[in-house]
Amino acid sequence: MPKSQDRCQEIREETRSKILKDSMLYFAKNGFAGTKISDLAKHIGIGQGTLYIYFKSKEELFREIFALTNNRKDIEDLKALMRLPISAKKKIRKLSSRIMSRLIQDDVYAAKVALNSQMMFEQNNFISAETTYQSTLYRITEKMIRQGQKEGSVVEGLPVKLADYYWGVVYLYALKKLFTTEYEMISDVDLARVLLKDKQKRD
Amino acid sequence: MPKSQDRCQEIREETRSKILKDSMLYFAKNGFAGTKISDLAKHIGIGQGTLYIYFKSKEELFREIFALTNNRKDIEDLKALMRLPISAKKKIRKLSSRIMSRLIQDDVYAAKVALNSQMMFEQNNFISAETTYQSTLYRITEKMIRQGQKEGSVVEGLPVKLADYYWGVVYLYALKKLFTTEYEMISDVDLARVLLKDKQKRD
Amino acid sequence: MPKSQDRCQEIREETRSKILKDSMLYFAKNGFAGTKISDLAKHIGIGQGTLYIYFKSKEELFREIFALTNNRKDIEDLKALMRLPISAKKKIRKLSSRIMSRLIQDDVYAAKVALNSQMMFEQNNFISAETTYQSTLYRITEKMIRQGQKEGSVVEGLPVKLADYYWGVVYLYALKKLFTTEYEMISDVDLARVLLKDKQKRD
Amino acid sequence: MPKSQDRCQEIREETRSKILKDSMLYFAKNGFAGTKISDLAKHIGIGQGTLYIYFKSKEELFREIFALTNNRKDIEDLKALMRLPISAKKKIRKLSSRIMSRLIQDDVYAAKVALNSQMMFEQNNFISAETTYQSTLYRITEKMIRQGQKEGSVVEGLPVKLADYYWGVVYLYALKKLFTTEYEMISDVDLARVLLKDKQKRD
DNA sequence: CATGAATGAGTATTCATTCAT
DNA sequence: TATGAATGAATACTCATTCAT
Repeated sequence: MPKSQDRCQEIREETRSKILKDSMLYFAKNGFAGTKISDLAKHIGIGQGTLYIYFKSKEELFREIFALTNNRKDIEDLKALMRLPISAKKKIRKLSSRIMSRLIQDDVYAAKVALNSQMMFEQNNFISAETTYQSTLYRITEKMIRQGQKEGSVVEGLPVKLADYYWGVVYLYALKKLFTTEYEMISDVDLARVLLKDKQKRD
Repeated sequence: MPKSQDRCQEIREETRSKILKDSMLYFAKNGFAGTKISDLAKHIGIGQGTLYIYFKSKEELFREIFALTNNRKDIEDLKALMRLPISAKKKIRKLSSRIMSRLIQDDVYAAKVALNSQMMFEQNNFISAETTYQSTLYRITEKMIRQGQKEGSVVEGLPVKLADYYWGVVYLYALKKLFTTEYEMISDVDLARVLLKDKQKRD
Repeated sequence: MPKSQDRCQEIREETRSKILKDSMLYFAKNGFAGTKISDLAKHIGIGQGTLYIYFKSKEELFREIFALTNNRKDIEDLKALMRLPISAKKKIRKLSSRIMSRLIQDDVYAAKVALNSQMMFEQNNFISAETTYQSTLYRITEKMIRQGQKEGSVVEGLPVKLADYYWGVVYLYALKKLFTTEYEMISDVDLARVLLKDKQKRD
Repeated sequence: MPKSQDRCQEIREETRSKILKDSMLYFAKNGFAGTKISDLAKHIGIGQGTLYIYFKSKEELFREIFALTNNRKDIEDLKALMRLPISAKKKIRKLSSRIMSRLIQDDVYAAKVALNSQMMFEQNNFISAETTYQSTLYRITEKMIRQGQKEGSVVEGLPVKLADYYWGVVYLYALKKLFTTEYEMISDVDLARVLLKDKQKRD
């Protein structure tokens, strides 16, 4: 019966998604080495063996999760933002606003950011360190920064340093969101200020 | 004839220190779960058994290392700085300058900062989460921020949020120093700007 | 589909029992320090890891085995025997006969006796030395001895000394059964003679 | 200087003896596997390294200790006793008396007996199980028993079984002496009774 | 000679992975 | 397909032995 076939496929897809989503948060919180399959399975609410039906190994599961963090859509969005015929200041404000609201509302987004950044800080032999995702993100951000510096709205400094700093702060608050129960989240204005000069009194 | 009592004590002290120092960097880089005793011992350049002469377990070693990151001296220095009869702006500049130069020169300092901050981000059952070190540091920093806000040199915002943000950035660059080979370190001026308003054109 | 809950429980119970039974003999023969988990697991015919699913540590396994040696049933049987309206001589003969036939037929009984007695001879910090089992057994035996002495069938001497001696001989032959391949087992009459006077020629 | 040479030799001999004596008790109490060199050295009151000046290994130390338990003199004494032109009953009484008084007074004797008997109960690959000492002792004892049976003073039964039983009881009380603080030692008459018939009322 | 710090082979314990049900 | 009991390779920890002082 084709319908049963489809239904089966559907269930599989659901389970797989659930595993990926729940594991992402778990890995983000505990790290690769700090995550035990037995604990992870319990946390997801499935048997240990079930994990191995969907993923060949702990490593492969982690790799797939990591691949998810490299969100093509994020890059497209950023590229689209860049192409808008508006000032860099506005772009930075828009970007910062988007980032902060997702960070606040969406645990999975925070986990993505955290995992992705942690890769740079990791002695992992099984994930190619320099991800094109990061570097693409950085490159576009640098471009935006250069535009802003020309327009006089962005602070002085090497664009690469500033881009690195900007995303570093985003990472920082992704961590805070994931790990600490009580903390003061910065506002989107605070984030934008990493790049934007303070308003001048008289101009 | 027995080895001289003093000499023995001396040797023990030296070995113990060496283990603590080298382990701190290793743990900071690899995390607790990510650190294998066999690798750690090799890294330090001692036998595995030697570790267990000085520390009862991997966990105890980690605990002792962590205790070292709570540097009384750092707090004293910050307190002394606070007491100086100078503007908050100058204090923040001095503090930022000190931090950045230590961060750049001293791997062990970077490791201390990183380990200490990581504790806030950790599901550790064996280290009492809320360390007084952090909170003391934060409290003094908040005081400095309030002074600066009164004097008009520090940006608006909840002092606790700003203190948290400031030390977050320090943590961020401790990580970068420890983990990434190529990166653009921010300057002490950049760090100070987390708190300080940009200079106004006309005033 | 999950394995049936009941079947799982059943399997666990079986494995657990098998481990306990086989370990008892092994520990009795080799002692605690002389038993390697790797050898023990091989002897039982399971993987090393399996042991740790059922018991937290080698020490806990040993503790549980030891608990098994304190057989409530043995004490009940002895108490019932005591209550019978027969002479002490008959009681002693019956008891000795029971003990010797179990000792000869049942390895596990020999192991129980050996382990239990060994505890008195052990510098164990993890098993509470003075077991009530021993003392209860002794107390009842002493009572039987006193009865026999009144009746004139039991040899002179402190009942506590005689009880200790009697069970000591049982221990001795439990050891012989467990360890030596060639030895001359004493008979139940020999055992009874520890307490009973030889038949008098004329009476 | 020859004198210094001698003195040196003397000191060596003393230390060696001390190690042997103290180790014998320690091994008797804890068994081979249960004895740690570090603990043993502390118990003797010397450095760990010192042990290895006098003995090549833990195993060799144990072997030497065990060799000491095979006391040629004991056998000579027993042989001499056998040759005396007295009844078996008297021989058995004399022997039992000697054994019990040594057992009570001399820890080292108790340790010797215990270690020697334990060898029969041990899965040791490094000490030749069937010691000629034991078997010589047994053979002479059997002869004595046969004499006694002829004379009518010794109980019925296989001489080998009775000899085994007799020395088993000696072993039992060596253990009690070594391990238990509170116990009722049997008397030499009790020990002799293992072999000797009770006095007949009328004869 | 005597010592005890250092070592690494040996032993206990954990955990990713497999597999019978 | 889903499960969790079983496994053994990997990892933590111990202890007999060595060696510089």
